[in-house]
Amino acid sequence: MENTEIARIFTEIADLLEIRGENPFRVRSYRNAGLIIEGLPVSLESIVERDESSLEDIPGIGKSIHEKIVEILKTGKCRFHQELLKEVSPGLLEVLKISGIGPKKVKLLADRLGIRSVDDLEKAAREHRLHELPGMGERSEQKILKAVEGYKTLRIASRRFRLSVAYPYARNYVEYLRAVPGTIDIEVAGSLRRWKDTIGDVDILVTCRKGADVMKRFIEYPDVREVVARGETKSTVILKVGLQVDLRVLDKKSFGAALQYFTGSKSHNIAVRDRARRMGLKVSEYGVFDERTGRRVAGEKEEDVYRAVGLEWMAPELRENRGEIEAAESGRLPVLVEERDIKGDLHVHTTESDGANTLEEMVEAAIERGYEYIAVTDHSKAVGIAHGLDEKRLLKQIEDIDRLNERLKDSGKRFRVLKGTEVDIRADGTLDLSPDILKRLDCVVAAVHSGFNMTGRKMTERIVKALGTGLVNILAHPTGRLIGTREPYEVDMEKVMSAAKKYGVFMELNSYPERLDLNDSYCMLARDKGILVSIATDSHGSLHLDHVIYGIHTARRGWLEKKDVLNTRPLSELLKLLRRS
DNA sequence: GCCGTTTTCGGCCCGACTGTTTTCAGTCG
Repeated sequence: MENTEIARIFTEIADLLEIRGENPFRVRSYRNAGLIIEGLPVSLESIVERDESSLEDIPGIGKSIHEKIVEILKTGKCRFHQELLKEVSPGLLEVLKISGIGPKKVKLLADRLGIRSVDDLEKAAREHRLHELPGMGERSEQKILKAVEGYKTLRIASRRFRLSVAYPYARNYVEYLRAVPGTIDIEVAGSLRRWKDTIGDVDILVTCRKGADVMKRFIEYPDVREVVARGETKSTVILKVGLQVDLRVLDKKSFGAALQYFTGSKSHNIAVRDRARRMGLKVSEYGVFDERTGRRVAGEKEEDVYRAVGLEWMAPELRENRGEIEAAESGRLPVLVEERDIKGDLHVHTTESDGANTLEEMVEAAIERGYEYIAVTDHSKAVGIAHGLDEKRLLKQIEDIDRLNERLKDSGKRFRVLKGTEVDIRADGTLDLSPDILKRLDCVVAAVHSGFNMTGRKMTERIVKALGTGLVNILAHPTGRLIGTREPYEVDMEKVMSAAKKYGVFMELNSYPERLDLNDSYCMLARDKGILVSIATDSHGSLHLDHVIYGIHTARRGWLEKKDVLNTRPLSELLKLLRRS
């Protein structure tokens, strides 16, 4: 069973317990367990297989949750969860998702009005039966009705925005606010600053001589569809595209603390605050304070906040409570890969298959970026829709590239075009081009493009078989996910990576914004197994080369350093690494 | 339910905004 499925059960247990009015800390334990499991780089199944007792080495997983994990893996379900579901109607879990309704109101609605589902709730609101309840009035009723509508539309669309979608909206908003007279500091915080692959909302922080001015201008932004909340220090709007944006106005002396706090992640912050508490300090978005005297000890700079609690400053991408606090404490933080470390791109297309630019144009764009090399990896013939190349056309491209390299050399440019392909891995695990021609290439990228619905076991065998041919250099977009559109196919990534290690195959981190595949957790797994990662763009046009930043930041989220990344190597070293037996 | 630089018991992150309240509970991040 997949980790996400197990995580979902624990999150549901948390929700159900909360509706039942249980001890909030018990609730938090389950919720926390869900989050931790979600973020694990290895499957629980494989952990339990190897050494069951090591489960309790994972912080946040104790005896009780350990037992439940084992139970779920053995039986496919959890009795405790099932019993709760009998007691609390499952439809109430959906009611809980309506914005503005928390566990207390869910319980109230269920107990007093017999509400069991979102539809029940909508009906009750339309019949004006809600405002009789304690703590609810006319306005609550209207608000709930609106929230139900919002929920129903959101259920169709995806609830989170892809990083690459949210990013430009945030940037434009920031530029707009920067123009307000008196604005001193302005930063985007939140999951966007951590470069998470999907973004729930955008947090913008400002310091300004006159806070009211920037707040006013914030809600007047032309793209705003709705003002959800408006206060002196905090306001929330929803943009026309549905993206929520929060603005916080701060004092200069609290800016660093606020930046730290609103960058998150939530579990990182909880860990930082917990640590501070044990040191007799209190951390809030206004600063770090001595608990006894109330004296402020830090706040203006983010670095100072971390230093006050005995930690080195760490890159936002690391702040997921995945060991960064321990690393920062002992000065063992990774030196993360940076954009300037990247020497070339090992996955690009041209007009020969489904790219928008010619070979020459792609090369020119790569040279302009300051790269030393690119690998031209057009599709192979199985991918008919992309006009994939057969052996004959590929031979012709090989000759073209040889000639182009000659010309580059003659003109004194230190740049090499690598001959490559993105060869399709067929359903039976064979490759879509003959071994003879694959051996003539510098860089063979292999990928799955069809038959996504096979079982995990078959998919794993399929990919392992392809890697075992000894003809492949890089496994491209290893899980096949399209964020918000297509789930990753079922595959045992541990086994795939073990095979990759055995056969000398590298893993790709596809930087295409819809993919970001490998994701951050799998980057960690690759690093742990000692497999170099190729941060490649899969460019289908010269402008796509810029997508590399999304890949780099995802790699940073996976703790990758320059040495963990294949295409930080200079050409000569790269060629050695790509040599196949 | 988890956890341990004060602890195997007794804590557990912290503050803003909203709506309904005359001092606060619920929700959210």
